[in-house]
Amino acid sequence: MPEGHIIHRLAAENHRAFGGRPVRASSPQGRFVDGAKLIDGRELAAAEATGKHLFLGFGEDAWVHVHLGLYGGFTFGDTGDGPAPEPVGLVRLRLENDEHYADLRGPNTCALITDAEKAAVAARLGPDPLRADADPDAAWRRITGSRTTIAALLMDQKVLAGVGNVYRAEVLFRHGIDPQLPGRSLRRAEWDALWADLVVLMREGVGAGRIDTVRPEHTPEAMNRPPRVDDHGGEVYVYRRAGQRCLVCATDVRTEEHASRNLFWCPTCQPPRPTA
DNA sequence: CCGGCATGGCAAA
DNA sequence: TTGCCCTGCCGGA
Repeated sequence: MPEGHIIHRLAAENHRAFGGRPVRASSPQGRFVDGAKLIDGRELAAAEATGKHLFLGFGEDAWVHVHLGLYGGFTFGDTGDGPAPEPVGLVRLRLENDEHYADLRGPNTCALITDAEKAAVAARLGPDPLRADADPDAAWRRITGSRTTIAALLMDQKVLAGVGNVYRAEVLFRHGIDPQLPGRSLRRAEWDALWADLVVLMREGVGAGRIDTVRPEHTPEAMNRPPRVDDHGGEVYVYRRAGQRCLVCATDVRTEEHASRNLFWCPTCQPPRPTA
């Protein structure tokens, strides 16, 4: 479910629900019993996101490091009217106070770590467009000169943190860039524009809780077409629209597996160009 | 009921 | 590059 915008949103949501007061922690599924026991009754002191990594701080050099992977997710609910409901399915971690509860299921990572380990995780990540301290030049240095495709580079969390398959496809479409273009053929001005756009798009995604990338002039209302309903919930140009018409030029959107992920693009709006 | 699929990432070869 | 992990959902038998 999650690209970086969701993780940042979850940091805020956890902080809102549990910040600054003691929280009960448990692992109904039984796979995080020791960690839950250790933080049980402690106060949630901080909730931070870097890229797709979520860190819940419980003081005393103790962080819960969460990475949702492909299918992980949080469910929030209220306990104001009574006890939290019995966990449904496999709940790795439940957090709970007298007002709220949150269930974490299916994470790739859910582990108790130290300050130093948290810093090490952040250190292996590229700049996150959602963080004020991000340095886009660090990403540019890895892109320029690279023979790897720009599509693969955008998904590489060491290059750029928080961008996933949807933002990757959409930002390349919005800038008319062929996904197969090698990083070394990307122009500096193109990178600057891509980064600036990611900052805007992802920030909007945090607020909306979904990914919308379609410009006003191409929206369903403006184009006289039905709005698109899909798992990720937003209006997009190419992501998972293979075989459908491009919203701008009506060419069939193409898809291809690229580094074991599905890539989507419009061959007309994102034409190949000579690569030096 | 089962198989396939998904907005991810790791280790191993 | 491949295989594997994590879970829920949906479509076809």
